[in-house]
Amino acid sequence: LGKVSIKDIAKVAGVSHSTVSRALSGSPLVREETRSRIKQLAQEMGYYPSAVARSLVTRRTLTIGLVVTSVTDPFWAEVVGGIEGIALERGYSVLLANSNRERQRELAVVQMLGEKRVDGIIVAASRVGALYRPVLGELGVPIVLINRHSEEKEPTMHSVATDNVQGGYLATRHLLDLGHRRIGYIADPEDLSSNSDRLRGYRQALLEWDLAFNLPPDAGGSTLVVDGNGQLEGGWHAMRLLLAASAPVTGVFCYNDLTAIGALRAIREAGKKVPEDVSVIGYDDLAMAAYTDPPLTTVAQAKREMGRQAMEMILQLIADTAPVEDIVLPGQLVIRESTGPPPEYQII
Amino acid sequence: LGKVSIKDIAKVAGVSHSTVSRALSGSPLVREETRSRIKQLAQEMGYYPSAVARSLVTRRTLTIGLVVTSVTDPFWAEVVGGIEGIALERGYSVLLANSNRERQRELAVVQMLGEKRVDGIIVAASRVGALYRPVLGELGVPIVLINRHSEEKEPTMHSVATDNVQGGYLATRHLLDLGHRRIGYIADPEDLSSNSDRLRGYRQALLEWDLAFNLPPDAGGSTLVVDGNGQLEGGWHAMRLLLAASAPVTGVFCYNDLTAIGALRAIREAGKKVPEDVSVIGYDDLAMAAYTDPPLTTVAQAKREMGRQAMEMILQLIADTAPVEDIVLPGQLVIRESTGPPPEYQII
DNA sequence: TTGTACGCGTTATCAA
DNA sequence: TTGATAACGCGTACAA
Repeated sequence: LGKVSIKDIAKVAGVSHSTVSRALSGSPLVREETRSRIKQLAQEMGYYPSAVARSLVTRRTLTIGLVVTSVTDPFWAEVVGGIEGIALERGYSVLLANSNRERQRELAVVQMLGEKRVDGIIVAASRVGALYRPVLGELGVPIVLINRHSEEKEPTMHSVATDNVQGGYLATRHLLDLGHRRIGYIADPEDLSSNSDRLRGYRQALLEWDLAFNLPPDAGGSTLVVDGNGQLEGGWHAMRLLLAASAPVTGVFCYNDLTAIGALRAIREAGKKVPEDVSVIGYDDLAMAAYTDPPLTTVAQAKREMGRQAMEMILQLIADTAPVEDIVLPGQLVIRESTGPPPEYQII
Repeated sequence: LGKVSIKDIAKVAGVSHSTVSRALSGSPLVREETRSRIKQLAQEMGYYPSAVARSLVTRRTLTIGLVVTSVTDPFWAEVVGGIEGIALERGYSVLLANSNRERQRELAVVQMLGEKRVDGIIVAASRVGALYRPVLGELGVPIVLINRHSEEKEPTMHSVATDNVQGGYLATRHLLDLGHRRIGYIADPEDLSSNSDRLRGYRQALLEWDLAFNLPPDAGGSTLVVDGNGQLEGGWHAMRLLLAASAPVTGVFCYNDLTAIGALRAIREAGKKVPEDVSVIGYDDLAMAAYTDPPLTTVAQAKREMGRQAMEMILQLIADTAPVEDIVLPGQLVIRESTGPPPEYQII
């Protein structure tokens, strides 16, 4: 591996190494005959050009850094798939950098990406540490955030996202339209922006109907918004709390599908039925959502598409020919069977 | 970014660039005072060492290539998580390479990893193309295969796997012990080795009980082994076929949990109950397995652990101090509620 | 303890 | 159409 360089080829071919370089990179400044002879030779000698040497002089690595909090989350896995697809297609490689939600690691990760001289960075992470952001900015490479607004507008930061406010509104509105009036929300406190946006959409919908949310118990209400963790267990646990309330909800909007699936289990274990006793709606439209019992109503996000767009955007940013606009994709309500009218509306 | 090099620092500090190099890499051959002065300066000037320049001379990139067919599969996502964890911990980066099951891409991917001069390659893919393997070998870097035996023993190829034969046996044996005699297997034809190993374990268990499998219809039997695709839809579709048989199975062993979850849906849609009418057992023990209805009995694989071990193994191989042994982890039966005695054994 | 000089494998800029 | 020669940013023998 890498034991043979263009100089070696040059020696054998009886030409200078620059001629070899030109021949191999398809420059028109080589006689056709020498070109083919050299290419042939390169083949035989098992030559692999060294991207690292090339990068040193071209100052481009054709590599982008991909920061993700967890590939394990099916939502992000799908996004990563989209990114990777376009990357390979365009001759780019993807350097994976898992920050694992640990502050300490975030710095190490940015440091690493900087040293590796990536041409751009995509941050596919629900949470972008506060101290993290300035460091990212100083790297001076284009950055695309997925599903996060870059609140403070920095020149190198751009974003691809779905409209989480609209999505949250859509979900809640769906439950309201079915007749629900006590609607809960299971949040993901880990996730700053997409969670708060969905929550905002939820509130917005409730306000349209003059409904209160999250009244403190001493004000006669009970808690409607409960924290999960964006994963199965969190949804399960939060739903148990919701079910234990004195006046339980009839409908629940969950931060994401994993949370919703956790909630489904809690409801099942409490001996209640979905959607007869309580309606559940998720977010993401994972493949799994069509396979739960009952199939999950949810707000679909174009996961792969977001990944693709983010990668295309990074390439645009790197090319730096035209200004690029942030992208906001709409969410879409997918009605399956986990939502229905509340008990009091049902014909008995 | 990268606008400042050690030469720049050297100029400002009034020393040679080699002194700067030494100071920054913590060589003892520098006076304490100059070292700290240089470090200070580097900090202020926003210096980031260039990994690409360094790699050119050290001939190591501290990067490993990770070939995966689909990050989207939760099983592999988990494995990747394990790999990434150890990698970061040991100062290594991971270059992602999705072959997407397309033969054409596999070559492009290997080519890319070669040019990027990765120090090693981990193949976390169910299918390793035949023509793929020799190319990988020629790269001359250590290679670790996950969940695949390297049939033809090549010097640079090693593997970390679970014992799929044992796992398949465990699953089938569990159903047999419960009293099942007509047991189906939903396969994954995409996946050569792990699928055929699990199938072998299945057959082995059946043979112990003198049971036939997959009798051709004209021989009086019906099909017990049906192809899925390792994903939800495949399991669903295959289960429908199984249910439509004249003498349907009472128990099904599925290639993996996704397949099993697909099967659960098909059974539910057919108006049958799990496990009263038919028992279902999966493979992998995904987080999701505890959240299905009913919770899924399955054969657990130490997913993250496999990833970690593979990464450790690659590091050992790179260090090349001691010979390394292939690793085979045992599968473990996790009994939940999707398996029970067959209908004829049940108290009515 | 520090500096000089060279090499890592390419691309790029001149001349020839 | 080709060949010297100089970068690119860093590590490291060797000399001082």
